[in-house]
Amino acid sequence: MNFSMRDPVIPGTSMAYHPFLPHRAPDFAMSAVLGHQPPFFPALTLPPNGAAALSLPGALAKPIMDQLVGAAETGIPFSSLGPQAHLRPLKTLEPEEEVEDDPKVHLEAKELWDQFHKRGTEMVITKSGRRMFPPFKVRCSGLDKKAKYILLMDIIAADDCRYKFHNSRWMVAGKADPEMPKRMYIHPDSPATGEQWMSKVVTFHKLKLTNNISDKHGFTLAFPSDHPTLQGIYSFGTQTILNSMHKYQPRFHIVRANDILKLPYSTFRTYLFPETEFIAVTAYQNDKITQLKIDNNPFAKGFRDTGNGRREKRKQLTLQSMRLFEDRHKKDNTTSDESSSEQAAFNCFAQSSSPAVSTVGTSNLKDLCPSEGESDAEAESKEEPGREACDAAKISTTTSEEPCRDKGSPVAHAQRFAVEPCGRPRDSGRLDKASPDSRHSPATISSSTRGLGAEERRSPAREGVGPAKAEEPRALPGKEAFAPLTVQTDVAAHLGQGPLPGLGFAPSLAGQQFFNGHPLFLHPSQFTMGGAFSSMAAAGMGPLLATVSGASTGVSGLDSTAMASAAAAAQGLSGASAATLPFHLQQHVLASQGLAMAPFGSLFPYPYTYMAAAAAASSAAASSSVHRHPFLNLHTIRPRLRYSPYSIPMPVPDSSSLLTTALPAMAAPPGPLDGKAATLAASPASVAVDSGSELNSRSSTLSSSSVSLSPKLCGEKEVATSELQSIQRLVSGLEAKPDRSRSASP
DNA sequence: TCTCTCACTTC
DNA sequence: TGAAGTGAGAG
Repeated sequence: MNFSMRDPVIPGTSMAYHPFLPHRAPDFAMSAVLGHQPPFFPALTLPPNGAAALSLPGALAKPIMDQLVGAAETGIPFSSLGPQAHLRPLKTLEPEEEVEDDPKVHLEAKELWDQFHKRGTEMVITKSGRRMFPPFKVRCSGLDKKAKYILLMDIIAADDCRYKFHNSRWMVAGKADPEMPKRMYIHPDSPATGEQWMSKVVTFHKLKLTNNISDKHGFTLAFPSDHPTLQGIYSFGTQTILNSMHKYQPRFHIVRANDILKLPYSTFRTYLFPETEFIAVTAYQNDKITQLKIDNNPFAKGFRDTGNGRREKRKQLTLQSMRLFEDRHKKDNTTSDESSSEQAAFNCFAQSSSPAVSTVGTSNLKDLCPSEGESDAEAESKEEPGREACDAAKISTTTSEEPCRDKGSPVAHAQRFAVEPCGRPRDSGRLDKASPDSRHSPATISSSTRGLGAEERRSPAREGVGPAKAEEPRALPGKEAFAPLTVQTDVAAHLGQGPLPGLGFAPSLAGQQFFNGHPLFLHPSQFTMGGAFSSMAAAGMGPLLATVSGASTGVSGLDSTAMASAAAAAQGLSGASAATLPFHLQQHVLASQGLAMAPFGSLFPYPYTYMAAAAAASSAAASSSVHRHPFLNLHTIRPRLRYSPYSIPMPVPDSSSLLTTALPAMAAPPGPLDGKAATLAASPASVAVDSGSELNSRSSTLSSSSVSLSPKLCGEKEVATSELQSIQRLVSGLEAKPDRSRSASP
């Protein structure tokens, strides 16, 4: 492995990298100023307009390009740099004096979400991607007006179950399918100041849901395995890949950072809104959800009952006929349509929200889905008040759930972890998916870059769902009040520990997860420079490798080589030998061995195939719960000190040592971080891991026979159905124009 | 279950 | 005006 200088740096262009690591390359910056060649930077060949060489997904283009422009921190507009531009010294990283912030997040259109949630929200996923409806909108407060924040959203599996819609209700239909590649959606306005964020409703309506695994995606960012909020590889794009018939929970993240590429090092404050949980479907299952969507989504106006269009008239007639039909044939039915079938359809959701309302504040995801053997009677009689009472009972008595309800629900773990720092005794079977009043406040998990000291002091958990608040849940001043759970895990502290904290992982962690284990540091020279973006990233970011993948061009070579290098580094192989491996073999090397591709915040170009392989390897290597549930790590979080001093598996020339050149700031971290680092060792890393006690089956609170009024589901009503069909045909026949005949089946 | 096309809508 | 977002319905 050759770490020595290979090529001269093109003045100007190299400096353009600095926005990515202003805190890491002061030495380099100074050497550049002094006319010294940065010892390891490879040649950078950028087109006259380097930025133009980049192709990024729409939502990412702006923030990324902003980063590339990089004027904010360096004062060097990237786009204005000519090939002969003079280098200017960078500011070394000065730990910013942060104004304390205490972000609070309010879910917009909560009432609408509640309506959907009550019925079991379904979100259609299509190949081309569908938006969420209701749209995910939040309002933020408590931010530092001057500080910059990046707001993100992702969608995680709510549990390990696959669902089916049977007898007008959602039921567990088995184990979940393999997890899809993780996606993260960065709000296109990111980064923006707290003031800007607080001045408006932050909407994520452009996020799309898809089941198309070959969907193009933007760049990828690898988070360290011990990152409290995100682990593994995340693709950043506008589309989130989901599995149909699986339940998901959107998450909202606030990250105080002015650079997207600092995400892996930054504090994540994560907010969960139980009412936004949904099941992904390729076609609507529950008619009530369909109707809710039609009634509320402007784009579906054409399907509304009220209207003057042909469709509306016909539908009105049809519905009228159906109502008459139902009245006639079902008046003997003792089951209430609204109260039974609807409840049955959403009960697996409702249970998740009910606890949120509960003053006890111990909801759990485990209780989200009903087991198949639930009592019909219970569900039949289950109305809102009853449900609450039932939940309350569960809160105090239930510690288990159906087997499928894994103990590692990400949300659940997050919740539990969130509670932990507050000293609240852990109830292994109780997952605080929601705060005591999560209907008004999200569950919040902050993975902070700071120690527990100051952060924890101001932790919303203390204010909200912590033990104290849990005891006085109604202290919240109404809907606008928040009682977020907060977990602060100090990532920055990693940087402040040891010669090269954050660059290695404790051996004990090796193999635990895809990104665990193997200390790995990728020298930029290990990479074959592809596009401008990747070049810059590799050259300037040390272990951070950035590129555009998916739709981008000209980076395939980088993909391959980068991964080979990563594999080589992780295995102690020479980069050259690894790089000679065919791409698919390189993938295999990485995936099959579950190697830690990127040690700490690496930005990689991952072709989907690789990601899939990685995911598969991860799934296989790690327990499913660990893999599927990012928050699980919260329970197995290791003391920050586990970051071992980085060790490169090959000789590193002094003059080009990354330790002294690439990461001087890390080698000699700012003082303030050091102090905090120490506190991390005693951070909630000690949180106990879940026990499996929650896996016990619980008594059903749902009805299995909540009589469905849907004729198509009632075999014994064939005659009646025929009659209805006749009516509908008749109605259809009224149409002068032979519009596409609708199915006669209701 | 899923995908595609269609008619309709918003922006 | 046209791109893009809707659910319905056929296959």
